[in-house]
Amino acid sequence: MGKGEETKQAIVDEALELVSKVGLEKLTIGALAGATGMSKSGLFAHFRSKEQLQLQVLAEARERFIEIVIVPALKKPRGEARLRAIFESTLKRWEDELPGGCVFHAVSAELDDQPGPARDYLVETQRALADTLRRAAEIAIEEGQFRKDLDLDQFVFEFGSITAAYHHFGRLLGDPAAEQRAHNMFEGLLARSH
Amino acid sequence: MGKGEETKQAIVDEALELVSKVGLEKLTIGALAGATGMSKSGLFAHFRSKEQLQLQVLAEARERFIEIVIVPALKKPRGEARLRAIFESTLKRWEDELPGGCVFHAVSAELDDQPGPARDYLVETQRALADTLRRAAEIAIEEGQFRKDLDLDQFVFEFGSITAAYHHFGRLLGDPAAEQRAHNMFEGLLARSH
DNA sequence: CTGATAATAGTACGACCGTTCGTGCTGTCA
DNA sequence: TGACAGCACGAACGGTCGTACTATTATCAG
Repeated sequence: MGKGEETKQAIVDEALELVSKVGLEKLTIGALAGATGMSKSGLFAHFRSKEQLQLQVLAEARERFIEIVIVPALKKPRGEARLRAIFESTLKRWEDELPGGCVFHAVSAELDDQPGPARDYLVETQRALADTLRRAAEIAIEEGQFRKDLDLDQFVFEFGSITAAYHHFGRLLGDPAAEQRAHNMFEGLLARSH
Repeated sequence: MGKGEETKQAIVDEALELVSKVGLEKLTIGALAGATGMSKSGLFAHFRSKEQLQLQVLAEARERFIEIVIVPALKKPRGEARLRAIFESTLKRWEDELPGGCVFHAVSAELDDQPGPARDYLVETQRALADTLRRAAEIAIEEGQFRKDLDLDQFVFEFGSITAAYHHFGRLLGDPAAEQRAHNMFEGLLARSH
């Protein structure tokens, strides 16, 4: 990796941290330059547009999520154990990876009514995650752990609702019991899927 | 209502619509002036600061939520019927009230890591809503509709998770089945509370 | 070591930000 | 009629935004 790529990676890392704290809109070239100790123009040259920078940040977040949550889960046994691994590491490792918590939840509200490449990329990422969950649940059916008539899409919806609520209650309202609540809810979801 | 109050109300109405679409950060004095056909300075004079404008918008949202969701529900019988009324009108009436959907979900992500009066007010509003839900569920226990050992805080958490997921899946991912999923989930929550 | 090239800095730009100020309407009341 | 308050206006402020150009410095193959 040449010097340029190295610097670019460092910028994106810093940017991701900023985004998780202040959101995509307030990720500013000037602020990012200050945080990295670079000049605005020197930093800007790596991306050529703010939109490109935003996309790179989202791509980095996606990569990290796969690395932190998905890859370790794939080493677990197929089915329920894998689902449980995804859930647990999403809550514990992924939400703590960045200072502002799950970056996808942080940006999804500000992109949901603002068409463009950034929104498209986020939606595609979320859909891919939903597919992964769906497939994992399907496997759990094949393995005989989940009942055969389980509604897979409903399962994915309810799974997603838990992490959304965890982010909302834990981060905005500061409820220290949010993690326990989310855990309870997930166990209930699993029990109903048997 | 004097001319001033009338104009101010019209501005706040317009601002609320803007916020639900673009978020609190992008609610700009200039854009709002354009949308209302006023000059920046004339509009600004009504609030004296942007922070005040934001607070007025949040207050308006809170008032409308009470008017649209809470007040009608209070006319329903105590307990489960009331909870059902709150849920149904939150989904159908409240989410459709503004073009960008539930304004609380729209702004909570951008305020959760940004201390200040706006965040404080939002948190207080959400806590008040949570208390209302908690109380309604408590009544359902007293009425013998819910089981006596129901965990009230867990109930509120799960209730909130449904609307959060509805907003997320329906608005960002554009899932047309989100309403049905949310409905299913709510019925499940009620069934488990009996 | 040198010359090409990549990486960064410097400077400037037009647009828009929140905010202030002075001014001119318009209607009320003495 | 004259004084006055309420309301809205245009102009302008200092700042920051994203972005474009140009100059300087660092890197690295030959």
